[in-house]
Amino acid sequence: MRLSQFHLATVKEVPADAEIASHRLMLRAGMIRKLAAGIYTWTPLGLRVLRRVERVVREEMDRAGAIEMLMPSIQPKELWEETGRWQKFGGQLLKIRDRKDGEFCYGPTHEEVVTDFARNELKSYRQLPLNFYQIQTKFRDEIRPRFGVMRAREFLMKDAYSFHLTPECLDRTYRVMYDAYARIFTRLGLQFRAVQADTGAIGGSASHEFHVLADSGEDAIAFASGSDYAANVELAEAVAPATPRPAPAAPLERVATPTQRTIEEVSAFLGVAPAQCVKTLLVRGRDGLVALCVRGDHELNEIKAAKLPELPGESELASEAEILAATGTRPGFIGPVGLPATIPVIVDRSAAALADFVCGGNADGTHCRGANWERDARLTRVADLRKVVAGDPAPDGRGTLSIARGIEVGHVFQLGQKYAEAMGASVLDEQGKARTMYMGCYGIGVSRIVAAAIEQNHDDAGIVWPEAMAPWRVAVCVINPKHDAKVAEAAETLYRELCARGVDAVLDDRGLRPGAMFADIELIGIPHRVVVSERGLAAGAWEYRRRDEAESRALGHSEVLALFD
RNA sequence: CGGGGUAUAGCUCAGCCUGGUAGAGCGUUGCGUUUGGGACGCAAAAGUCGGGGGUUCGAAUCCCUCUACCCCGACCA
Repeated sequence: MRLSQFHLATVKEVPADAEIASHRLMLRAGMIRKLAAGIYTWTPLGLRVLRRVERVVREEMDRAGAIEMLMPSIQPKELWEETGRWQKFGGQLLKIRDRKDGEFCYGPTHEEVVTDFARNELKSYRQLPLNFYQIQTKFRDEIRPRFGVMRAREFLMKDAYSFHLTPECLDRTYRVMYDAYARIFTRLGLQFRAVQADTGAIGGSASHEFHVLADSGEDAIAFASGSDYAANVELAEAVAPATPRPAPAAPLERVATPTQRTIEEVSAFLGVAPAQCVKTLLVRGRDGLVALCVRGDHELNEIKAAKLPELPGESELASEAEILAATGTRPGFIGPVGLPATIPVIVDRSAAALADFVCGGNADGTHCRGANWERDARLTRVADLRKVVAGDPAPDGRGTLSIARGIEVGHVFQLGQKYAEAMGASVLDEQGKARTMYMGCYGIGVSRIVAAAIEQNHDDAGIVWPEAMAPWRVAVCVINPKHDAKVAEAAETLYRELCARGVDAVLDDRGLRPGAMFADIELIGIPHRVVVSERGLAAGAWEYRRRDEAESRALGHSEVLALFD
C-alpha cells in the first residue's frame, strides 16, 4: 500500500471525554469514528487491524474443528419467547418492528437461532459432535456505552456453539476450545489469563473468562500467589477463617449512636475496628425479607447472594419503607440481635467467626456492643457471601490472593441442556430414543480485542502493535523525495522488493516533512520502520528502527530484507 | 431510571454570568519560502450558534420545551 493512495486520517485533537488510552489513540490514529453513542465506523486503517484479529481467530477455530457459518443479525421474537429471554434479557435487547408490525430483535447473541438451526438439522447422534461458529456484528443496548469500542453497543464478536450427546463429549470440546483460546491470545501477542467465571444469565455449569491484563480493565480478577488459581472476584471463594470463633467474653450492651449509621461512623464513634463490626443488609427474598451479614470491613458479593436458595435468583436491597415495616427501624441500625423471627439471618463465614462484635440494635440511634452469635443473635445459616479482598487465603489453600484488573475478551461456557431443553433440540441415540443435546458456547470480543491490545501496548508516541495485529508490518519512509529522484527511486525499489517477498509493507510517499511523517507512523504503531534518505543513500545504508526500541540502526540493503525472511 | 453537564466553522474549544457587528487554535484552499521530529509568511473559503416556541426595540447569551451526546450513580451480562 502507498500512503499517498490510502485514506490515513490521523488527528491531533481528541474530545475531552475520551478517557482511556485505547479510545484516545484509536481516535487519534483515525481507526474509528463515532456515529452515535456506542456505534462506530471502522476506517480503512482500523479495519485492517480488525481483519488481522479475525484472521487469527478464524484460523484457530478452524484448526480446532469448528465450522464457520453465518446467522442472521435480525431475529424473530417467537424464538426468544421459547427460552423466556424476550423478557429476561432486559433492556439490552434492542427490539424492532417490521412493516407488518412483527416483532424482532437485533441479535445480542445467538443461542436461540443456533439451537433452532440444530433442532431442524440434526436428527442422529451420529452427526455429533458439531461446533458451529460465526464472526458477526452484535448489538447490546448497553445502559452506558463507554471507552470507544471497548464497551460499545454495536461490536464484532466470534461466537461458537457446540452440540453433544453427552456431558463428557461437551467437556472434551470445552477443553479443546479453552486451548484454542489460549493459542489465539498468545498468537495475538497479548498478556492474558484464563479465570474461573460466573455463568451469569446465559446459564450453565463450567465457565472460564479470558482476560487481557490492564489497569483500565473493568473486571477484577483474584490470583493465588502459590498456584495458577485465578477467578473473577464475582466468583472467587472467600474461605472460612482458620481460627474458630472465640468464646463470648463480653456482656451484651446497647449503646446510643444517635447519628452514626455507617460502619465508618459507628466504628470511629465506638473506637472499634470495622473488622469487629457486623454489617447487616436486608434483601428481598422469595418469601419476605432476608438478612445478610458480613464483616464491617467486607463487601457483599451480590452474585454469590443471588445464588442463595432463600433469594429469588437476584439480590435486591429492600427499600427503606419495607425495612421500616419489617423491623421498625431504618437502614443503618439493622442488626442480627433481636431481629423478627420471620427474617432468616444468613451470615458470611468471616462474620460468623466474630465474637463480642458491634452491630445494629434494631432501633433508631442504637447499636449493640459485645454481641455474640447464638447467645444474643440468631444465626440461620453460614454461607460465603462476601467479595474477596487482597491478602485473603487462596481457596485452593496455596498462598494468598492478590487482585488485578482485566478486560474480558473471551468467555467459554458449558451450557448443558438449558437451551436444547427449552427449544426441544434432540437427536436419536443408538437405541432410537430421543435425547436432548448438550451445548457449549464460546465467545470472543473481536473488536474489543483491538482496544484491549492498545491498552497493553502503547507509549507516549502512540500505539505499539504486536506484530500479528499491525495494519502493516513495515513502513518505508522517504525523506524529501522531490529533492533527489534517486531517493524516491531507492524507496520505491525497497518497497517493491519487500512486497515481492510477501512482506506486508506500506510506503509513505506522501512527501510530508519528516517530523509529521514519523509522528504518524509511530502513532499508528507500525512495528518496523525503514527510512530512506539522501544522507543514508550516500552512506550506502538504510536506517532501521523497531517501534518498541528507542534507537535506530544503520543496515545494508540485504540486511534490511533479511529482517523479514 | 435518578442526579449533573454539554450542544457555536471540518475538528478541539472560547464567547453566555452582565442581551447590542460571530471568535481562536488546528485542519482545508491558493501563492511563496522551506524539508531529519507534528515548518514559516501572505491571502482565502468556511457557521440556520442542536430543533421549536417565548420575553425583548434587539437573543449564541434570558425563559419554556424537544432532541442528541457526555459524566456520576443505580441497574444489568
